[in-house]
Amino acid sequence: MSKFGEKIRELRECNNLLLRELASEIKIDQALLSKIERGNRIATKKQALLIAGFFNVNREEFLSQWLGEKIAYELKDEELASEALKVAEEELEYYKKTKKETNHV
Amino acid sequence: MSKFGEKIRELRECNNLLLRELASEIKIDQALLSKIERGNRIATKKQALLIAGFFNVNREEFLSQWLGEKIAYELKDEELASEALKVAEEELEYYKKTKKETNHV
DNA sequence: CATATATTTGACAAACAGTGTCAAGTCAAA
DNA sequence: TTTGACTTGACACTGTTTGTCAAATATATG
Repeated sequence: MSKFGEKIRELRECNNLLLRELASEIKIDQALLSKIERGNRIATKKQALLIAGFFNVNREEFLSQWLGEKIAYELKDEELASEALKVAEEELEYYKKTKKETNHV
Repeated sequence: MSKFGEKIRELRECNNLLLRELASEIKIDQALLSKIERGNRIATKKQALLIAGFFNVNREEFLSQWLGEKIAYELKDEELASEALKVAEEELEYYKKTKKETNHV
């Protein structure tokens, strides 16, 4: 898995960069970048932002993919993952509404 | 928010139990249970199972709600939460498939 | 094949986030 | 104003995540 890691690798290779080169650009260890590309580690938000910035890609889209990956990674061994995602969606929806109401008072 | 916490409180009150009583049944501090019911803390999986067991409710459903709440809690301050959930869903779906293929080889 | 270059992996200390606990706080009913 | 139920904040403890290094593996090149 790890669409996010694949995406980084793709960006990196299309720009003819070595792991070491991209790693040094964004100031992380190349071993860590390797793990991120392969989906063995999840990037921090900061790192995701640095990468998006460096390649100049759409920031929101990239961050959504990063965050989505992070959640998927967390759920990868859970049998009830997809049910849980539905619950989470509802709950966030519900929360958004009540928050809006609260703000308007 | 916290549908999960509300659910526990509902179960507890319908069974005429005080916080302190339920807390002692499942062997946690009542302060902690209070926080869980109010959505200020996320129960551990173990605690969720103990509660489900104690009230004898559907285990899978209850765990899904627990896990969903956990994710929602994690995403509560993220602007891109709902996009991320979609990404996560896709990714898990994709992962499930490739895993299945792999197992069949 | 031998060497050089690129990437991957495992292990570990350091940093960080989550958990349980206690004592003090609020609130409502009597 | 006392009592009982619940809530909150602070803190030490625990466990997880993160970054880093060295060694291992793969890939390419003379």
